[in-house]
Amino acid sequence: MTEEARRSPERAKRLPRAVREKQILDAAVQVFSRHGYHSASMDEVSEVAGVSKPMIYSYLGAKEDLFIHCIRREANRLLAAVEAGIKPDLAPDMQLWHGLRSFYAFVAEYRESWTVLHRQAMSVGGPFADEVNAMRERAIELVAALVVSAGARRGLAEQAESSGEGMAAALVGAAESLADWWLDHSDVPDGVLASWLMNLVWLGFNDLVEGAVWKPAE
Amino acid sequence: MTEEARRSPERAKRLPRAVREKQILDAAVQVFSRHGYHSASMDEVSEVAGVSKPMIYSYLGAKEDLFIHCIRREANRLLAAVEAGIKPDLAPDMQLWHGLRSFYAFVAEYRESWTVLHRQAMSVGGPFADEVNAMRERAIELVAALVVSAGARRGLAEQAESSGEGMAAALVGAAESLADWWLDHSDVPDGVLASWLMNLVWLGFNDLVEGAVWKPAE
DNA sequence: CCGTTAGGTTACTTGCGAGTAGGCACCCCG
DNA sequence: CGGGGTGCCTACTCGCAAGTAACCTAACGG
Repeated sequence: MTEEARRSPERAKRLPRAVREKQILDAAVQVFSRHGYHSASMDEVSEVAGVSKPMIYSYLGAKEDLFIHCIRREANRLLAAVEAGIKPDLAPDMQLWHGLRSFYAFVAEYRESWTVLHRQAMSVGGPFADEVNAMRERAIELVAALVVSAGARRGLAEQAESSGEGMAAALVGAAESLADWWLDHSDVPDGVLASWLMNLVWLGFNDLVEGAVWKPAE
Repeated sequence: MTEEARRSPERAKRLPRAVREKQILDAAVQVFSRHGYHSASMDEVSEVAGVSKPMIYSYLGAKEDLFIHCIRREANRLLAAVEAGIKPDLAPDMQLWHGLRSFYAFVAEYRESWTVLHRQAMSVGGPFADEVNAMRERAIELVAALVVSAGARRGLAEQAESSGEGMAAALVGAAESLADWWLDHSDVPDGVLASWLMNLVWLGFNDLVEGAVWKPAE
């Protein structure tokens, strides 16, 4: 009996397709992030989206398609956020610093996006993992380019290139895993994570135990 | 009609329970590592194990129990391997070095164990992730102790402790992710991975671009 | 004011896979 | 030579969730 909800119990209002698609994707990300691909049910997605199941099939296709859509959208968001944070004319360490800050800011704000990308998509083989790996490769390249250019600047191009990709992978992995660790230790503020990593990968333990500390240039 | 396989088409030979349990666990690790928890079917496990489904239920319980058994066995194997590689009376960097080598050696030899632990168990919430996290915590503590003790040795106990766990998490994460990356770039020999990481976390980019290189003492 | 289409739904079919009931066969021990 | 226990299997039940058929209705153009 309130004023609204007067016709049939609850039939969704008519909305343009683009809006519904967004709602559905949002719901899907949420559900997939909670249960993972296989345990997530289309029924739950439809419920959370506030829309009935056939709409999903009609707009975004089968479960697989839906999941791919999620991954792609979130991966692009994430990379866009990181790239937007980087100022290409700064010194290498400052670039890295800004990239990391953007990354953790993103994870903090879009926790579910991150969960879907990192925890869920990886565990389902096939096309999904490929999709995520493509994103990671882009991230690794970003970092590798940074390493190599920093090395080249001082005449170490060759050596930097040979191990550059591997190190970049390790660094990206460290960042990812720290983000993951963070999900279970949320009391640490997000700026701190980035500086831990900077201290770790820029200075290294050897310098750290000597009392050295990395800080962003003013 | 060869000599064997003479009675009914193919009925498994009678074997003691302990042996069958091992076979089943081996098969389960293999299947879970390929498909992940949810997609793996008990039928496939039973087929790979060369044993029929009810045996699994009777020996190792339901699917969940089976998976837990796998995780626990593999986690213990892994940690045992790493701990066995560490010589506690060496310098911190050498301890780390040996630990990393053991770790990558393990991953190389028991690829499927690693996949189950890292890629699969994490993505299924609840009791499984807890199990794996318990293992990771042990690993992190191992490393954190190393960091802290290295710091304490030079009077930096306080600072090392505050960030020690986070850094250890990052380092463990870097090692894990590099292992993961390795699964898709298997052409790199395993010793190299460990030295990349040593260079990264012990020296840091700042030293590396100056041309510094970390090498194991003699 | 009527047809057509795009937004939306209910209620079904279907297949797959977890888990089980009930029974056969081998071997040891008396 | 029996029993009985332990290893092992065939052949089912049954529930859940993916995907679909068939239908309803608001709105807009002519």
